[in-house]
Amino acid sequence: MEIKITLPDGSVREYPQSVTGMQIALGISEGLARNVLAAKVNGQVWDANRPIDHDAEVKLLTWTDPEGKQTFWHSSAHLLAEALESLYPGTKFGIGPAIENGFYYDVDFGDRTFSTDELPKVEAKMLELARQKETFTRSEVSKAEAIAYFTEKGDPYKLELIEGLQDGQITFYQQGNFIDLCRGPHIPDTGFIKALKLTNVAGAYWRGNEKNKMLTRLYGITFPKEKELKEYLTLLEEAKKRDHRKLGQELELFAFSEKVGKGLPLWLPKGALLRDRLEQFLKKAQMKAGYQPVVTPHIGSKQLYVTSGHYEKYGKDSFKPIQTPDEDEEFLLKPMNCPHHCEIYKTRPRSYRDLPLRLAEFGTVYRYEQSGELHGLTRVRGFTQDDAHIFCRPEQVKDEFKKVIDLVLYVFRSLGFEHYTAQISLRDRVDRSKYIGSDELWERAEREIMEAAAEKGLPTVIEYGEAAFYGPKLDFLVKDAIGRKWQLGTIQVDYNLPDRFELEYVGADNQKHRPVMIHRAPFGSLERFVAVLTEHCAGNFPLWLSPEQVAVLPISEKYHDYAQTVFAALQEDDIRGYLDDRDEKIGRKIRDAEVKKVPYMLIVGEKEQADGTISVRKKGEGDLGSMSLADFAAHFQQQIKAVFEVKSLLETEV
RNA sequence: GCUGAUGUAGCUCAGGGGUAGAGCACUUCAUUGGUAAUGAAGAGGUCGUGAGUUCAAUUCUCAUCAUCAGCUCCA
Repeated sequence: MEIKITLPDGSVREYPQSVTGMQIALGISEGLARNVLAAKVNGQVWDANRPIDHDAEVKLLTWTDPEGKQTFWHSSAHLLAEALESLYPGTKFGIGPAIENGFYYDVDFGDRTFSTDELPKVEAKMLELARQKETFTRSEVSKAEAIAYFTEKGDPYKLELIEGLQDGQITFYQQGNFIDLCRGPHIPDTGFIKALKLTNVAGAYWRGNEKNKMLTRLYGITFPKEKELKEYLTLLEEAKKRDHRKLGQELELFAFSEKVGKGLPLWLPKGALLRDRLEQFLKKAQMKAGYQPVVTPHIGSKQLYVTSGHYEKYGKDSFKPIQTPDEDEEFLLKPMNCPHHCEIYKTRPRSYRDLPLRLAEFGTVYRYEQSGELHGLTRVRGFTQDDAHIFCRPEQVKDEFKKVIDLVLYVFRSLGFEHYTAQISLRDRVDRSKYIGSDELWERAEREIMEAAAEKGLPTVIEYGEAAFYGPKLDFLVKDAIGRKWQLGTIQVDYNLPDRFELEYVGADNQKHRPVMIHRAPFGSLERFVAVLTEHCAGNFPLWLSPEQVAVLPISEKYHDYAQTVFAALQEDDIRGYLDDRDEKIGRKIRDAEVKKVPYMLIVGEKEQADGTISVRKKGEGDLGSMSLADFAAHFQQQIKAVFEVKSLLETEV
């Protein structure tokens, strides 16, 4: 019986009985066969060597396909395990998946500790094994066989994994002497792996549970070509230079002090200026969108948080209550603004005509984050939320939600965040114990968020278990320089706090009704937003933050007039800087003290005056040669384009 | 909080049981027609903090604090 294989271009090939992805590739070209890592068979990724015995749509996967990379890295994890087993017999293995960039394997070395110094040895062993071009062989085994194998091998983690698997769906993969429990798929043989780097060693709890044993996690990345590894490592180095903690120090945006306390940022003058501009920008936008500013104190009585439910949920892991001379009195540093805003809502009876009521506050809050969680400005213990709470009627929720989506997207677009993930964060599918409120209200809120996002045409991903304890969220995540994701903007629908605070409004029917609350923060927090913004704008901040951008230097007094002409012309292009008068003491002062900090130095003399150009030197890059003023202006604007965009947006009317 | 690593000048880092080192940055002076340079001089450190071992600790041991990577967490 012949089988028909349909390729992505629509062409159909016929084969007798069965065929593997690799054989199909060979039939197309040898070059393709050398690069084929796996095959997508009717949407499922298969080993390139696994026979296909039925009609199917097949796509051959190579390094350029995301699934190809994932297969490649997953196989690399097996290679790592093989190397570890060979170097450290008795090692027990957890899981070893591919990740966004590379792979890891969780292993248990028993009593010995593994140090980073040993990584080169493991890398060498991996390369040695890779060169042997060991084939990945798939075999289907029964549950009993699988248990027998790992019982004899003495690998408790694998046994635990097998427990959760169905008999008849268990497969082993073997390369060389190493056999692993694995669903697959894998690349044809280890020879495809030409370049590798073990990047990191860290601890990780078995199955991600804090109560389980901590295993050693080895991270690595592999490539089919040496050159790609080099490029990747260079990219990583470059990214590290954009780390906001490094730039924040260099640009004097913020600092930390052991004496003040960890996780408590000190904003330096330049950082405070940047923060202030962002605040003004958003305040204008919010004013237009019908928000009303409010201000509330930094502390609130403990009872406030008992009412909101926050005390029960977070009380024991928070900053301890503040005592007063009155023994029965306790205050908490506010960890969020919502309860205060609820009390503002309650200051007078509300009519349905008052709603939606949008109360906004740049509220500084304090949360006792676990010490290991603190991270530059992205995770701190004291931070300012660009918070607001919208109190509205149930039928207004979706509309208000959509308006907030517009605002968040406006902010992101204005500040140049083109790449973000919009994530709908819902309740855990199983464990509902960590949430307050009725299923009915939760389902309603979850549905409204999904509908609002869909109606806005916003592409979203859904994550279960990521909701706040009082309601589902729509979060906007942006990556930092090295690819870690951070939640910036957030919009949350909440039916629960209005209940707890017994918020009411009088409807058109003259009856009392309960409003719905929308919590929202487009930046998330000023701290985290500045951090991510810094990493995105990278080296451009100093230009933006200090107006001194170029220095114009005449070679001698004779060319001073021309230098002055150049200087004036540049200023018309909004390029500011210094004109160095080299024949006066003050000129030297400027050059010595200030010019060194300026990124561009423009030198004018006889030649330049003659052909109307300037000689340009750029700090760190050296001589850029001679160019016309117009060319320089274009180059300059290009270089600091992002900065100008941010700047003009923050300065223009919203 | 957990596992592992790190902490020496403003910054980046070297060193190592017995006067504390470099580069960049900083201060002063000189020099500068292709130039953010050059020359000279100078200032700057209880070697994160505390205890222990020792004749002697920045170095070894322990504790503690902070930072970094990852895990867990994130109202």
